[in-house]
Amino acid sequence: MTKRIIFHIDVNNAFLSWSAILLIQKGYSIDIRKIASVIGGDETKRSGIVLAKSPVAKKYGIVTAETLYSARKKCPNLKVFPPNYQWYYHMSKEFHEYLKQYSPNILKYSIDEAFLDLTGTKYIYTDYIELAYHIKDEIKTKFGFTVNVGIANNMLCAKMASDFEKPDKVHTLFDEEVKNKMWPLSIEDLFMVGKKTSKKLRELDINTIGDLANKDLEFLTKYFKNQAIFLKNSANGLDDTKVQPQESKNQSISISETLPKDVDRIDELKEVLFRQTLELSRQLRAKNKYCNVVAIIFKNNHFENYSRQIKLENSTDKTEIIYNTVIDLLENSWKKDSIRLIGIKLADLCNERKKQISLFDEEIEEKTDTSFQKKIDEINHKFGSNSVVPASMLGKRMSQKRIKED
DNA sequence: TCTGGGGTCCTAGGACCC
DNA sequence: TCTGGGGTCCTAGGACCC
Repeated sequence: MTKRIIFHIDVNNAFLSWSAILLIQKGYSIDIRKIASVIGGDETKRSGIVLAKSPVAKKYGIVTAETLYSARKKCPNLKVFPPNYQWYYHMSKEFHEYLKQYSPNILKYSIDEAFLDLTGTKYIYTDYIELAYHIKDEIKTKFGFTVNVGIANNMLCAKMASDFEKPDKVHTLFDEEVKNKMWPLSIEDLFMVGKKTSKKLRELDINTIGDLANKDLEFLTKYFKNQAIFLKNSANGLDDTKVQPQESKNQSISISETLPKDVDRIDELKEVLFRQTLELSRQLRAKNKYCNVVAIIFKNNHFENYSRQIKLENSTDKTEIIYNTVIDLLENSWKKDSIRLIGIKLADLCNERKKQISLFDEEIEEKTDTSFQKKIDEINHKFGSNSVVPASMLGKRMSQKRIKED
């Protein structure tokens, strides 16, 4: 059996690099990639964390997702820039579009990462390492940002390889190189080994990827159950995941927000959920999908998360049905605690409206069909607001407002 | 001036059926 | 008297990723 050839292409410090390009385009004289800088959230909106860091900031020990407060303590003259998601989506699209020319077997893995399957192209590309350098350098000259390219015989190793020395590098991690290049790395470097798993592994005196690779499966199973096989395979560089668009069954979309202040009034929570439902159901219709499951998500002021979900009898894309379900969930699950973050998730998405067949129920005529609702979406999109909402919902919303004003 | 937002996948336990 | 398991569906929560 011939070995596969997989590339993993990873944008270096994506948000920071992309912001740097935009700033330079706008005439900003400094390249923020060259100074101690981060892209950070908004502290006044209680989202003050590091989203991306420059190499200089990294040298100060600043890590992604830490608070800006703590980052500034490590580096007092740190420059903080806000994220520009619209620009990031634009750059991401350019990046992925560019890569498509090399293989139709491409997986957009995240906003700034992609896998390419180049298996069976050896008559087109005679030298894969040369090709990787070509891709890396062309992206740099064409778009102005750098990438790392990992080359391997499977997705896991390609991903591990692109994570070796950064930035602007090409690395290989072919099957026969796993022992030399991957086994010496510490266990935290293995993909899918996070904080909890690495702590458990360290307690068992498993400190490097090699330690894990050579551990007895029976021993590992005692502590990690079914996860053991996955861990041992990963440490041995074994992975047979296909580079395919993930047509997974459990697709979901969600929306959530940290509130400006902790909220313990139900009418205020409803007001937020109302806005979120309008936005998320619009997203659902834009994808031409229907949802089977509606969930509500809470984080309270003690940072405890909880959620409640319900499976609908029939899949839907209707704002009103979703909103009514969300409000039911709220009333039945909110613990009357102080809420820091609230959100909605629509899960078990499908392509067709499934209707449960009942012998007794009469067919209920839908009041508004999807095409009508989509017209409303268009109007709202055009005027950049929720100018048009279902009358019945408006009624609910107004009554909530009245309660608040009373 | 503490601690984002959007995802996927897995597990455990309860209900229910045979 | 006593006490099965297998299978499926559903929900809650956790680990991990970028």
